[in-house]
Amino acid sequence: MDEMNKRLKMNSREKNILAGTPLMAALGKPALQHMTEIATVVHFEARDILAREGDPAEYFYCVLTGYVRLFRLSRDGREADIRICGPGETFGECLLYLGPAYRYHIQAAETVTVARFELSKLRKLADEDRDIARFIMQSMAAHLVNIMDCVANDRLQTAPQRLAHYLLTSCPQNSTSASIRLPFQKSLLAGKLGLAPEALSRAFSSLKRAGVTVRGRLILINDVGALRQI
Amino acid sequence: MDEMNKRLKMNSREKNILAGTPLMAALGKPALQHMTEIATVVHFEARDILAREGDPAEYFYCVLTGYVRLFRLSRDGREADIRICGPGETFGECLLYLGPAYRYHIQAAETVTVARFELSKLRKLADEDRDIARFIMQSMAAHLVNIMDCVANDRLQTAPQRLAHYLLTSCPQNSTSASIRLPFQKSLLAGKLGLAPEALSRAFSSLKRAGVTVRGRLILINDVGALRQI
DNA sequence: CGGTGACTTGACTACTCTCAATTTCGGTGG
DNA sequence: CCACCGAAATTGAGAGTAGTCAAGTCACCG
Repeated sequence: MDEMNKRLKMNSREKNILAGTPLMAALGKPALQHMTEIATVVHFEARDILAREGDPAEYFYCVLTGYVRLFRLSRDGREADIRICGPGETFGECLLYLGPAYRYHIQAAETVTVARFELSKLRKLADEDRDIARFIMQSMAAHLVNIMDCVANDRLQTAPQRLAHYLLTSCPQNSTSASIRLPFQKSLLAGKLGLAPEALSRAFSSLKRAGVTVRGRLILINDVGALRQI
Repeated sequence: MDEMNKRLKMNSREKNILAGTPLMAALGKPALQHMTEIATVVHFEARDILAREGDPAEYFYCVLTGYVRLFRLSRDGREADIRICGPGETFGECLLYLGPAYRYHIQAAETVTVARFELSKLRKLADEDRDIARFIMQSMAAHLVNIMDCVANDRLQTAPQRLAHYLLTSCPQNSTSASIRLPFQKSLLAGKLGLAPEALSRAFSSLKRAGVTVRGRLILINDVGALRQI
């Protein structure tokens, strides 16, 4: 299926998205130039598989539009999401200096465009360009602390607490009330929080008493402070 | 309490331990030399706190002997282990290019000696020495895949499965039976697996039927293959 | 307006946590 | 060498949380 997607050099809109990602923004002009030179843009439809666990690791990715799921399969076919990557987020850094294979399945959660960088080329770039090496380090470090939070939250918090925590991180700071539009399907959010979709549903309804209203993807939060108490 | 522990330059035994860690072993002589020059050896007793979540991040660590716990506290005082670090393992890499504070509590699980590296000095070393930068990248990448496994396992596996998985990783490869000596207390293993001590106990007793015998810290595994089926 | 897929709700089950009571283990001192 | 102490580990009972399955409802899109 890979071959069926157009592979293109980046157009200017895509370059802008790439340059706008928080971590790449720290790159200087020349480093950014080098990165875009080895980038290829690829398009996928919902549910397309970008790679399987165990496949030889070829690419480092940056999501341009849409959301991508990294997940693991158990022997009995259940899925566990490890990370959900949105626009501007990268994954696959850890493969640069590590094992020869992907450690997880990669799937498009919806229509997505991604920028793709051959690991071998990127490895060479990182060796030559200190800025790029530093960029990779920073994004790995960021992923590391994120996923450490994830482990701690999984182990300490109940479903409503995890949801409340997610909603709070989506709120603008210092607001007493807020309205949020979920950027993806609820089933994807459920996976991100380590829950079955039904459990997410029940978590939402248990947050009603804390002044949280749900209408489709639109979430209304009356009292941000009350949410913090959960 | 920090000030009560002797701070010493490394002796040769400690240098050997440090040089023997899998990742540092990849360092060349000069790089290793630079690392030992900025290292300080510190000693802690069981339950000593090396740092608290939120403390300004000063050091990168390498455990020389004993085990160290990285954990998070919930508001109601429950603890969740994020990682258990044994001899030769490092932690704190992610703070090199990131936030100004520790993201977790650090505690000695028993009597430990650690080598400590000031982040600012190490940052400078990494900037100057490509080998050291690469060493840091590799260990971050290794931690990243480890903790991704941890998230997936937490979400996919039951307590007996997690325990079986741990025992299997402690077995020598390709053996049909094995005897393992746990390197630390069971309560620490419980935390590592994201379980309450009681749950670990029950997991052990549920593995009896798979031919696992427990005598103190000594674990006997009759049939490694049977354990894999769990 | 109809239909498909996403979401919600309910009933039930499985798993793990908590609390409390023993038992075992490991080390210390007599 | 043995007795004893305290910490660690085990076991039991009970409660809470989330997963599964099934049925029903809602939302979005043609």
